[in-house]
Amino acid sequence: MQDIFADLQWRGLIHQTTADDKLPQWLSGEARTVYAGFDPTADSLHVGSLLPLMMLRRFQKAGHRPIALVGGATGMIGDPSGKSAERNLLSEEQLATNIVGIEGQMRKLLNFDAGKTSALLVNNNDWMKEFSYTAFLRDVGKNFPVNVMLNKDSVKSRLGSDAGLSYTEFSYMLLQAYDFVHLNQQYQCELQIGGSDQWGNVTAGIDLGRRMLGKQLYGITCPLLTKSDGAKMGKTESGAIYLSPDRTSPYEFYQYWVRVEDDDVGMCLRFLTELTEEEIKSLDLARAAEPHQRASQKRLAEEVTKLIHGEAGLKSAKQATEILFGAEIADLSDKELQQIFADVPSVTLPMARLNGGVPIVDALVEAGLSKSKGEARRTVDQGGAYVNNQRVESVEKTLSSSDLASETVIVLRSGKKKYSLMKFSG
RNA sequence: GGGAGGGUACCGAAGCGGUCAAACGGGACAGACUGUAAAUCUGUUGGCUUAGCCUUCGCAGGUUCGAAUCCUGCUCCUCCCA
Repeated sequence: MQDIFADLQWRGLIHQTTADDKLPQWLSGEARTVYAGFDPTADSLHVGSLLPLMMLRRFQKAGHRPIALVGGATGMIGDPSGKSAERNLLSEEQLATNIVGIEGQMRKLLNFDAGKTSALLVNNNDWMKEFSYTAFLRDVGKNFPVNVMLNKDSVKSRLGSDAGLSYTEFSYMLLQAYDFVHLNQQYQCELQIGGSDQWGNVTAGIDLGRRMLGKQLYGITCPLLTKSDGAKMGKTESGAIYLSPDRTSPYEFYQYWVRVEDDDVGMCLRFLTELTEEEIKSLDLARAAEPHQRASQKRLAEEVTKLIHGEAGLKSAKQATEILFGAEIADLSDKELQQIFADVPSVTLPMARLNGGVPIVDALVEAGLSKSKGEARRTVDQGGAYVNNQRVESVEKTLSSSDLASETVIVLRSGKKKYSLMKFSG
């Protein structure tokens, strides 16, 4: 049994606990069962969910049993914590597909075949759907003093706002609290972990456990994954970074981590990787001494990509990175290019167009790199357009067969990081 | 129901008869510097067949040689009173 508490502590993963003095010993005594809840708002988890998921993984590796709870029931209601407005409700069908997608991702991080410490995946809708409303009010609702609920931050802030709070969202807390009780009865689960915004819900579950079962349950919250400027990690201008390769390709995923700011990368290494304290500290030193080497970012990207997309995903992401950020692209085969640029958007034009010569301005627009010809012209004028990683010098340039990087493909680029493939066929 | 103000480009916000494709700020894009970081600096930011042309200032009409600017109707929003 490893000392999970100390591990979490040096990583900075403990924000609050319900029993600071007891937990370290309690966790080192014997194998415990611990759970964390996940919201099935999309068919893929995003970077924000990575942190609690990694927490479960750490617990499992330390010899405890993790339960990942998918909120099929609570997802229908919507958690008011940290939300400024009432949420849109998800349909049952949507929830069902979302849960399937999320399950697959959890299997990559948690071991579901590890004997006593095998991970479990449960859906709270499985026990909530059989619960009658009156029975729920009698057995669970009875234990919730409304004056206590009104004192929760998540409720207070909403009551003060114009948006108000519906009875439905107000009841969210009861459902989540009951989850904990149910998991305790069913699986002897005694510890809930969650983000710091879940504190209110976690403690509600613990209170309910004491009232209904007379048992002592525990809770740990971890910090939220936010950047030094307060923004959430995992959000880009073009949307969230997802764990599903269909939504966010391994290359994009890898690139996101490579581009993490210096100020945030130390935290990411601690929160999201399983590197040891020594390794991380030496990376901290390296970063201070020779920041331009960006060893921390590279290591972070490698570790996290490997975890989510496996060795193969990491390999292709790194390969693409090497080529894309390297020198001129030439003398490659279609096959190689296809592989390297698997993630990059592409367009296909008839070969006849190429023989006639494609003006660079048109090419940029058709490849989706510029919104209009005017914008394309500007990009070229400003020196921001590249063909096969070689800067385009003039707006007059036309693409011809001599610009092909392989048999049928030309690699276009706008600015530093935006790529597109132009394929010619026929 | 009464009164007041307002809808301008991605967002905020000037302009109130011609010199308006429309100030300024933010954002975004590109460049320089760098380290695929941050900060900073520079340029660009309606479209096109680009010395020019076309379409834009809530919508529809009108006045005028000429309208984002004036008039009429409609519509939406904000505030104040009931």
